[in-house]
Amino acid sequence: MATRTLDADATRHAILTSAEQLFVEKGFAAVSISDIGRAAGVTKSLIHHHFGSKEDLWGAAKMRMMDEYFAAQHALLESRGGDVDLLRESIVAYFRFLQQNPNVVRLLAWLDIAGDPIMVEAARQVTDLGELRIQNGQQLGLLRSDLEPRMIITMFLGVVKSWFQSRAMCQVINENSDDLDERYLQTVLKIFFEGVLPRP
Amino acid sequence: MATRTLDADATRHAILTSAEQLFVEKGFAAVSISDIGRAAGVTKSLIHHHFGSKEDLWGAAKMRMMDEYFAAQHALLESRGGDVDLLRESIVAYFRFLQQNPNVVRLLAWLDIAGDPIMVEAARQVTDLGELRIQNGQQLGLLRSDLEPRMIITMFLGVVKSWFQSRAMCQVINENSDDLDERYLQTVLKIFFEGVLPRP
DNA sequence: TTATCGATTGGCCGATCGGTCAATCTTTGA
DNA sequence: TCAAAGATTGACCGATCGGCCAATCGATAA
Repeated sequence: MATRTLDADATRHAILTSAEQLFVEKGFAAVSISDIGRAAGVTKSLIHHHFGSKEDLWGAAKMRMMDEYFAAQHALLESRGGDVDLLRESIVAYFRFLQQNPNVVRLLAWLDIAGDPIMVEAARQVTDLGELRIQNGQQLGLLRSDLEPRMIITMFLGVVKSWFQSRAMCQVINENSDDLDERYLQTVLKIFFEGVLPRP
Repeated sequence: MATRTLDADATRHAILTSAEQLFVEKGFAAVSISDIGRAAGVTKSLIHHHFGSKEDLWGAAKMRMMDEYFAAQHALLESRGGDVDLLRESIVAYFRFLQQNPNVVRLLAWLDIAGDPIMVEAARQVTDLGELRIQNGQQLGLLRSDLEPRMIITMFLGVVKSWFQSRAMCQVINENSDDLDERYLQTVLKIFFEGVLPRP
């Protein structure tokens, strides 16, 4: 029988959700346990009871967001093949994922700025797999062979991530058009695959 | 005659320098006035005396770093011409500037994450000027005409900025080679100008 | 029914926060 | 020479921080 007034799992879930939102919005140092308790509707003592210290709570919140992130990325790279279309689809899929998960975008920004190595291991797996795919495409003559696969991946990840991390500012500069995301994505795809120079 | 034991300008300079370093390193919320005072060798009362509130000090520190940033960027774009070489040289120059000014890299990250519009006006000037240059190159047939100049600039800025903001993590993944900067820059230049596809 | 265990609360702790204020010290101009 | 102005200090303020603890509350098994 489900408990009515006391539900530890629901409480933990509420705390984690509020912690996630506040941490990615304002950063670890700018959020207090009281803030999170107020947002979740619980006492700060209860937060310590369920999650321990503030750092532990931040770690738990990061874990939950990263699980979501890597589940999406793993499903993305599970599609087989190593041709050009896969590379293009990977970029688009990564773009869509960050577009629909602004909290992930901000989490990545906080991890970068803090030098947090929490997702290095998992990122290495993705990088290694992508490297194999690109090498395959290079051997088939579908991709230039004078480019380092890891650098291609780094550039493609950075070009997508940086867009969403500074999009708010770009929107101001570009007078707040509503289709900036699509125009940026199309520009990136064109440049990434064909360059800015006219084809001879 | 120069003052010996009391030098307000030198004190302000020392406070600003310590504030800059700590703020870009740990972020505004994670640094206290006492921390800055300890690093600068002064009392926190003296900091309030010279700079007012903590937000005022952060604003002054941002201003001093941004002046440096825009002086460099202005000098960069002052070189005349609108051809392909200028675009390439602009990318390299921006890359070198961020490479030699890690504090600026971190400042840009904090501004992005806080949505701080402090440099929007100045950034717009740079963007507008670059847009004219690229349009010129397009009319001369030196650059593809089916790309939006502003989006080209945004992508080029993001691809450089994101590298230095996540370079520490990339170094771990790539086993800490010492020439990663150069290898990334060369990859970016190749891809940016010629794309990842083999030229027909 | 009752004993037990986890969930939850409010109160409390020492430390530190940003900020203020009066007093002291140093420099400088009349 | 001396008073005014500015630089600098240490003490102090209320608020809030992360964290701890005893007591209460609710659900459940014996």
